[in-house]
Amino acid sequence: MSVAIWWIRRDLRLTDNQALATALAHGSQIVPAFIVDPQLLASPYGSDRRAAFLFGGLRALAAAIAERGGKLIVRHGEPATQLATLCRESGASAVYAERDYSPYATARDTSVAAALSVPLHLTDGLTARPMMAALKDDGTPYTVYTPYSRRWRQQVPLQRSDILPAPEQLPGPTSMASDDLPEPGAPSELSFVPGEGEAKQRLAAFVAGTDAPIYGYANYRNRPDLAGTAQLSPYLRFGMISARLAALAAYTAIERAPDADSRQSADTWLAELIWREFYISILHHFPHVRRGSFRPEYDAVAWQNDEAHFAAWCAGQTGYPIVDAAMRQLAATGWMHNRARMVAASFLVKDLLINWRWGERWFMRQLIDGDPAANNGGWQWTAGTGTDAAPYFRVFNPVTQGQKFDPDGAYVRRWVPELQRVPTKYLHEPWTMPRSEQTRAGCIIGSTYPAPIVDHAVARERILAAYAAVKA
DNA sequence: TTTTGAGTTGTTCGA
DNA sequence: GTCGAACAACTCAAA
Repeated sequence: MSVAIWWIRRDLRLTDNQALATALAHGSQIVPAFIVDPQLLASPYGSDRRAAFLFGGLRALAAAIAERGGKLIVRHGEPATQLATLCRESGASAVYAERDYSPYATARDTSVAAALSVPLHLTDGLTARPMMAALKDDGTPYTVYTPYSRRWRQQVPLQRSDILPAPEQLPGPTSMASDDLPEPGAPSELSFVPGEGEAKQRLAAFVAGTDAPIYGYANYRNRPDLAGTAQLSPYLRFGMISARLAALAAYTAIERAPDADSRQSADTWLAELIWREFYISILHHFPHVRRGSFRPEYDAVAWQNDEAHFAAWCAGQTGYPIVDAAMRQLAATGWMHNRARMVAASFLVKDLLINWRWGERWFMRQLIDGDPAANNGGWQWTAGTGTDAAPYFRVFNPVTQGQKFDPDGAYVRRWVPELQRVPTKYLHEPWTMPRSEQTRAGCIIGSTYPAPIVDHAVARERILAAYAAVKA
C-alpha cells in the first residue's frame, strides 16, 4: 500500500486537477493536505477577506473529499516542517502539488523539495497551457502580449477529453489529526460564495445558450453598471475551477457562436484568459517587477506621493464619481469591475501622481481575486511602466470614462449614495452643478460630496511632464 | 544581420 | 453631434 500527499495550495478543486490525478496514479492512499503558511498571512500584500474566501473554499473542498471517503488535513506552520511531519505520520512516499510560478512559491517549493526526504512532484494546472509552451522559438519568454497570444493560440484547441474528471473515491487515512479552519464570516460579508460548485455554476451560466452573456462580452464587459462579466476571477485565483475548463468553455462558445459578433465576443473572453497566463509568465520570468517597474527607467518618475490624496483615493472621496464608486465597490465587496479598475488606477497614478506600487498594495489588501501576477501586470499597464508599449498620451479622463461606460449613472448611484438624486447630465462632473441644482439634489459640493481633489486638466499636463522627464 | 510592421482597453482638437 | 487625424519615439518579434 503506497501513500501520496496531495499538497493543496491554489488548486481547491477535484475536477481537472493534475496534481491530484497524478497523486492518485501513484498512490493507493491519498492525504489531501493544506498548510496554513503564517508567512503568507502576515504579508503586507495579504488580505483577511481573501483568506476568508480561501478558508471557505477549503471547507467546501473538505466536504467534497469527505463524500469520497477521504479527509482533508489542515496544519498550521512552516510548509517544509509540516509536510515532513505529515510524511512521517502517514508513511507517504511522495508529495504532489500544482506548480505555482510566483517568486515566493518558487522559492518555497525549492526549499521544501530540498528539505523533504521524499520527492516533491510538481504538475501543470495553474494555467490552461503549460507555461513553457508559449515561449519564442529561441526559448526566451515573450514580453509583448500580442505575439504571446498568437503563440498560445497556435496550440491545438482544448477538447472535452483534455479535462480530468473528479475522482469518485479518495481513499486515505481518516484518523490523522487536522487543525480547525477559521469560522466563515457572516453571509453578508461574502459577496462571493467560495467553492468549486459555485465556480462551475458561474461558468455554466456565463456560457450556456445562444444568448449567453459570453456572446455579449465584447460590448458589455466595459459596463460596470451591468453584469456583463463572468466574475470568475476569485475562483481562478484559488483554482476552484481550472483554467483549462474555463478555456474549454471559451473554445466551445467560439465554435457554437450563432454569428460573427458572438464569436468575436467569446474570443475576447478567451483573450482575457490568455492575459492572465501572460502576466503569470511575466512575473515568473521577470521577478524584478515585484519590486519595481518592468522598464527600470520608470523607477525614476518624480512621484508626489501625497498621503492625504492617497487616503482620499482609498476611501472613495476624490470628488470624481466614477473613481469613488469604484473604490467603494472594492471596499464593500472585495471586487471591482475591470473597467473601474483601470479608471481608478489611472487616477491614482496619473492624476494624483502617486507611485503605482501604493495602489498595487492597496488592491492586494482588498481584492478577493488579488493575484500577484495579474494585479502587478494590470498596475504596470496602467502606469505605462510595464510590457505594454504605453502611448504617452493614454491618460484616462475620469469624466469621459464615466459618461461613456456608466451612461445612466447606475454604477455611481449604487456606490455613491450622496449622488443619488444628481441629474444624469451632471453626475460624472457634479461640481458643474449650479448651486440651485445642488440644493434640489440634496448634494452640496464641498459639503455632502467632496470637490475634486485635483483638476484633471492640470494633472494631465503634470504627469505628461513627469514622464517626459524620465524619458529624457 | 537588417529591415519592417506593429503595439488591449485614450483624448483632444478641428473640420 | 460626429468623425478622423494627431499625439513621440521606441522596442519587440519575426521575416
